[in-house]
Amino acid sequence: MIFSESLKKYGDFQRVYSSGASYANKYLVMYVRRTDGERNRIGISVSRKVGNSVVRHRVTRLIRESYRLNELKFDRGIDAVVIARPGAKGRNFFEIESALLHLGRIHRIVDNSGQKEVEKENERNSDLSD
RNA sequence: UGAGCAGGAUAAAUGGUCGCGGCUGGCAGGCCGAAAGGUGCCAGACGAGGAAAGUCCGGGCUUCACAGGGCAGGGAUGCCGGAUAACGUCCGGUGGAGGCGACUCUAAGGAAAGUGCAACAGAAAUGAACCGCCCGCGCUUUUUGGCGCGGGUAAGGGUGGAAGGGCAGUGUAAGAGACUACCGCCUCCCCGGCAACGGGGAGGGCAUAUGUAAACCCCAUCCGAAGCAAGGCCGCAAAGAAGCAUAUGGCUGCCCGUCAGCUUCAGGUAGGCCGCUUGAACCUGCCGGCGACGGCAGGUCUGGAUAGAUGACCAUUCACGACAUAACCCGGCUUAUCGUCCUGCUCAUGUA
Repeated sequence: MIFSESLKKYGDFQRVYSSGASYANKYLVMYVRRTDGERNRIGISVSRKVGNSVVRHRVTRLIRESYRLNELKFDRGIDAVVIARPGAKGRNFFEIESALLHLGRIHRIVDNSGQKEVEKENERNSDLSD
């Protein structure tokens, strides 16, 4: 990923929990704490309540992939923790992806209109065609 | 063809586009760093399971403890022989139980060392007279009957999971291993087997006298503890020790001292590295063994993450995909599991 890495330290997680804002929907909970840096750090937490090891790995990968493919839509300078809720069990990629972007829009860290993305896409296509 | 028994294999496939992990090579020996090492880009091959699970046993490895021996206590195992590093595992046998059979199941030492427990029912549950049967005496009286007392009796009835060897006969007042045949049990002897045990013979009594030892217990054998968050190395910090210097600051104007200061040592926090994957390894062939397994030769390198990699999407096909993700490593056990395929065998039926 271009400007993102995973959140690793226990203390970093605690800092996001205590000082970050949180929103939730049916499948996910997201804590966000703004930093002054240029980089984003994303932590993913899936508890045993969600399912067994296979289910938890699957959910973790879907969340990570959802962020990776939509990285450019997010603002920079963010520490975020995404927590999977038991409802996330058995959901497919597109359901998890839309849940993640939904929470991003609530936090106002995602370009909400999608217009920019379309413009970027058009620019890219026009560049390729040239 | 149908029903069944035993063993084994496999665990959707192919292509495309993004992406992750360590490894190898390259980047006129990239970049950062004194070094250890870290890190960027490119290329390449590789990257979870049969149970990776439960963490129930057995080991390796690590640290701690420990002269040697005995007893007590605790735990585990429990027919015999073998395999193995070891095992509570596996293999081959023996006895018992089940099945027409292939075959399956079996914690299978000791209940004549002691203790405990055995509801209800039943006269009585461990050293048995309730009914009945038989004998004697007395009373009664139409009676070979009835009643009472004393005694004999475990054949019969009833209760129970179990009633003091079983069953048949002789015998007897009625009965009884009292005696006899067969079976059972116990002791001794012979034969076969390494053994468990099997076969045969002789003798003995049945007051040895039910079950339970996954009840205590007895006997035999074995057992130090904790675990990779083990443990080792490096090491910004804090507290610590020694030295240096009186050039600087504070106590204090000066000297000494002391706190700052500098150097070294020690220390070990944050963090990093090692342990960490070549191993009782796997594959093929030959040899030994009924087998578990062992030996020899050749070949292979096959995850090592650390907020934790092996994924996401698209397309096509099919039987439409179960259970379930390594966390130091091996050998087992147990449990979960959609299906598909293969091998050997048994029974029944049909055909020849």
